[in-house]
Amino acid sequence: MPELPEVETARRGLEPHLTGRRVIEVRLRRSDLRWPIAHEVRELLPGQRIAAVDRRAKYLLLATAAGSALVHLGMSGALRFLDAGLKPAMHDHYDLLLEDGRLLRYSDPRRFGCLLWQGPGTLHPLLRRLGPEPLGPGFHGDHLWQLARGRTLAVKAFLMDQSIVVGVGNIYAAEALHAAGIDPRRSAGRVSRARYAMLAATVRDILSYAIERGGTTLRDFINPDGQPGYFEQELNVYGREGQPCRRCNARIQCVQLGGRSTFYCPRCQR
DNA sequence: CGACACACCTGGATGC
DNA sequence: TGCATCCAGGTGTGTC
Repeated sequence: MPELPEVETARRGLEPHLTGRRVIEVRLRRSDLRWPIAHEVRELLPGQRIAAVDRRAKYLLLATAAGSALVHLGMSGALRFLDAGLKPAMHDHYDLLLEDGRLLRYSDPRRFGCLLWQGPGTLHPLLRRLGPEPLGPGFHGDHLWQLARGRTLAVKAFLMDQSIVVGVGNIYAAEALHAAGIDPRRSAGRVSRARYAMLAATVRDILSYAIERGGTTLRDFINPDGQPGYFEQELNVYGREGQPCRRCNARIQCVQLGGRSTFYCPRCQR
């Protein structure tokens, strides 16, 4: 469910409440998320002070002296701050109790998320093959263009490959390609260097703006303070099949690409 | 290595 | 109202 703007929104919501706070207890109700919850979370996290709340790609990292808890929200995961003592509901899989009497509660109906552990000075295997952050200095048009040489897969699938660039999921890939005027079905290797420069810029701009707006709430995304995001009001193609393109008035189309619904404008995306 | 299908899981919307 | 079907923001794994 969450792409980079939603995870970053979650991070910003967590940061002021978690930084410098001690975790006094970890309560696990069910451990069978995408992978079993790492035993270190139960064994090492209690008693630790959270030094920082970081994000890498779509992972949140709660950093402590003993290591970092690594949280992925999957498709339907959400973290919320609640008063300790509030009864958990069916899909509330774990709580971190904090020294200030509140708790951080993780809810995830589909259980595609995970809670893993990264030892001090190590890099978790899941973080090893990730591409650059789209809002960082290592991401630019020539990076995309270089990696796309000879690739035949659709440029949209290429853009969603987390080893190319992280954080771009199904919504923002469609939006960025529309803003750049690129047909999502075009082979990655057949997009020009100049158009990759445009695409890198639209990815950066759209992700930044979506973060400003608090992310996109389609169904159930909420930030840790319980607020929804407002970017869905700005979507130009995602979920708009049959509606007029805001730029050229042609009807937005939907096709399947790499197994994902892909929205685009057949007139202004080439 | 690259491309692709499939898997994981639940709930909500839709259609009959 | 009930039930079947399809779809959903992610991503690792297996196969060719």
